[in-house]
Amino acid sequence: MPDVIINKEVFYNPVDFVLKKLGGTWKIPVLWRLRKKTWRYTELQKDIAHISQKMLTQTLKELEADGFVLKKVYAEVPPRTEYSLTEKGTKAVEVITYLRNYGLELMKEEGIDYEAMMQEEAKKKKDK
Amino acid sequence: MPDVIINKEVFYNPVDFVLKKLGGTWKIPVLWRLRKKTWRYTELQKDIAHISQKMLTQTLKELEADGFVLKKVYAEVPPRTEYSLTEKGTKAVEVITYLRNYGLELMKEEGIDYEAMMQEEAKKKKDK
DNA sequence: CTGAATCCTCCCGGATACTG
DNA sequence: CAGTATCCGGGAGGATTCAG
Repeated sequence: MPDVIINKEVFYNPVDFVLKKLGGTWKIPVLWRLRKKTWRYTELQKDIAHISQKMLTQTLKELEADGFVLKKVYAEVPPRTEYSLTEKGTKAVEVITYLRNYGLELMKEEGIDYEAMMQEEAKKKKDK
Repeated sequence: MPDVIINKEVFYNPVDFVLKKLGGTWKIPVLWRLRKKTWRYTELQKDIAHISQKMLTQTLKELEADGFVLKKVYAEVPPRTEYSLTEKGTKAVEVITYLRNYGLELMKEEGIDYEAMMQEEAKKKKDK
């Protein structure tokens, strides 16, 4: 295992490389939402519970810089910004989907039925 | 996205769940080495560059507790301990392999030929 | 509405010393 | 040989305030 240093970042293996790009708490929730459609900044902020404004901005900026996400700014008042997946981002979502399925398996092994929990949550939301 | 709390750990999605199990700097390098054979503690320590004794112990302990790794202690003097993959661990390595291949792709896109770099390193080692 | 700029907290992982 | 125990720094991410 060598020391691989690129752009002043040290990483030890290809998986590490992926996790430096897609890891952290917020990249995945954002990419996951973008998988089907374009989202506005505020929509994302409302939909992703607990994300701070700082982390949403930072996450989107990094995803854009790494070529996973496309940012479109409309010169309107008030301003509108839309985010969508690039081709590279679409590929990343495939990987995330794979990882997600494995996650669901692992959770099931521990007796956690994630999808049932999600439905519960959705119902609560509706009741409000 | 609900707040899912299990064993006092909060996580936001199934991918997060996986990364809580396999994430961090050292779980993957360890599991990767165990994929083909059993390793002793000291062998792992020698082979994984930069890993501290603390992190190796901690990593192995967590992997064992999560059921990915089997620990076998031989009551000899000096003591001998061997680590191997469980069935669950073998499944995890499949996921890691998938992730690793994606990592290699990403690196190639950025003009990084990881496998060539590895061969360079191997040659250097031999020369010494 | 879509950010930028600061300050602060927590915890992962490193360094070092000790043990059965 | 295979660990424990302790102390410590840095960076990810939260809270708050300001701006175009």
